[in-house]
Amino acid sequence: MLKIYNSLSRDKQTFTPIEPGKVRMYVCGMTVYDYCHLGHARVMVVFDMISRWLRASDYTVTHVRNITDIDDKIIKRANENNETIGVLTQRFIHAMDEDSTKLGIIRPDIEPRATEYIDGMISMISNLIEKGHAYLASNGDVFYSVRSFADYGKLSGKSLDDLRAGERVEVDMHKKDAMDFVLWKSVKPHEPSWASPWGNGRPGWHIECSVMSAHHLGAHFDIHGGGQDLQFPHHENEIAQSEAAHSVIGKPCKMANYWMHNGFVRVDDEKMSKSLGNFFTIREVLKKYDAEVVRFFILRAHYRSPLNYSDVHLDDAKLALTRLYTALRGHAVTVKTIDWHHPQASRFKEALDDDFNTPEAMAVLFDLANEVNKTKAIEAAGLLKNLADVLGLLQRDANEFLQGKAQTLEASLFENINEFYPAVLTQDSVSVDVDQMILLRLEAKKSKNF
RNA sequence: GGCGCGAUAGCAAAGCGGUUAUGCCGCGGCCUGCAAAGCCGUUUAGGCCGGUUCGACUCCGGCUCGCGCCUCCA
Repeated sequence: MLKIYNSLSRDKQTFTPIEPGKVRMYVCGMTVYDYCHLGHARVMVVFDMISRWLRASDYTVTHVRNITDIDDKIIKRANENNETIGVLTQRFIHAMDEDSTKLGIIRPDIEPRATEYIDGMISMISNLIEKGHAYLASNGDVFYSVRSFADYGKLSGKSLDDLRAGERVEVDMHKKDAMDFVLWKSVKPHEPSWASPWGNGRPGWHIECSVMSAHHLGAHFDIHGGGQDLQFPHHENEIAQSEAAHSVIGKPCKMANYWMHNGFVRVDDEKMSKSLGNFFTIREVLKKYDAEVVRFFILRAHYRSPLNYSDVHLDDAKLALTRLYTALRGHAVTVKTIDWHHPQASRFKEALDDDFNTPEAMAVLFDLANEVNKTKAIEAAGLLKNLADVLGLLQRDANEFLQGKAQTLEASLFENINEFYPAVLTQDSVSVDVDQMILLRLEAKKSKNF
């Protein structure tokens, strides 16, 4: 029985889908004005793992991950680069797809782009105004009135009276309440805009997700996910918008039953972020580390825990993954079915059913690797590979993965040989296999001794 | 100031009221015509102070330290 930690209630709850056998999941994706960093990699990998496990548990999953392709930062960057926002966003969407594929992410079923849902946003905003949850300010912006929504703060556990609006950022004088947030921004020079009942303008950030999730999953769906930093205000605002828009008197409409948030990636115990400037892009890291090592590194920690990034940790992950691939070497596994009654399989299942405890599931993988090494049992190897598949790991040919390591080994062998037998260096290192090198090294040693 | 999270061995990271977590590193063996891989064994734990208990890393209370959110952010 699957249990999920729900941010809404702050405890683990037994997962019950709205419709039996089906899971509808919406995950907040990226704002595409730059390359994705490791923090983005974590969201993608974590929710990919979650949808894989749901599917392995026989649910039909509809996984939606949105793309924010209109926003202040995008406009700013496009103006800086002297290009259109369409060209800019298309470039970074393409880059994101590349990164995502390398990390072994199964593409979400639907990837809606904000700019394709402007009509829906306009009608939801109209709806909110009609119901008295939003108002048109004198400057042409439309704001959401947080005081009109009694449950405001239920997700983040914040109380409107305790929030310190304006302490760090100047409060817009057109707002009725300092915490009100913008639904529609009136047009400004050199900015793209769309026609609306309130004049030309563009949507605020939060309304996008309310509209796109309802469009694809309905007003009430199962899981809503994203990074921890989105919990407030983004997700809180989504709830305020969606629930206010879709509820009618006497018939409240809950937006999502389960809210899931993954922990941050950190650098030196500080959150990795654009504003702190301490981020590493995915492609930067992939120049140095195999993508599967990065995926393994992410899944080795629980999704809610903070994850510290450093070369030492990636090196460690690489060695650990090497151990698994080494165990698999020479075992041709073709059967794809998993016998969930097998003790290790059942332990694996229990781990993932317990709020997606991937570290515990990994421990099972290592225990199986040990069994394979000890007994050479093909069954254990098969189980290892098939369970790892659920996590999106170990699906490559073992030798292919180990190649990188073997090449490193060759290089070191060459170094040693050089001391004994420099003539060997005339050979092409790439074409010489490890066993052959060992023989050569042995010969070299002998010739030195005799 | 408000709200929340965390503190486990050299590093990383889980479960669990009493039984080997797991991976990397270290040490000692075994195996191998050397090496790698592997196998066996082994050293390092549970921030601090109290309490509950026959027994606590695990439950409760306090303290200290760290982190996050309260602005855009995955």
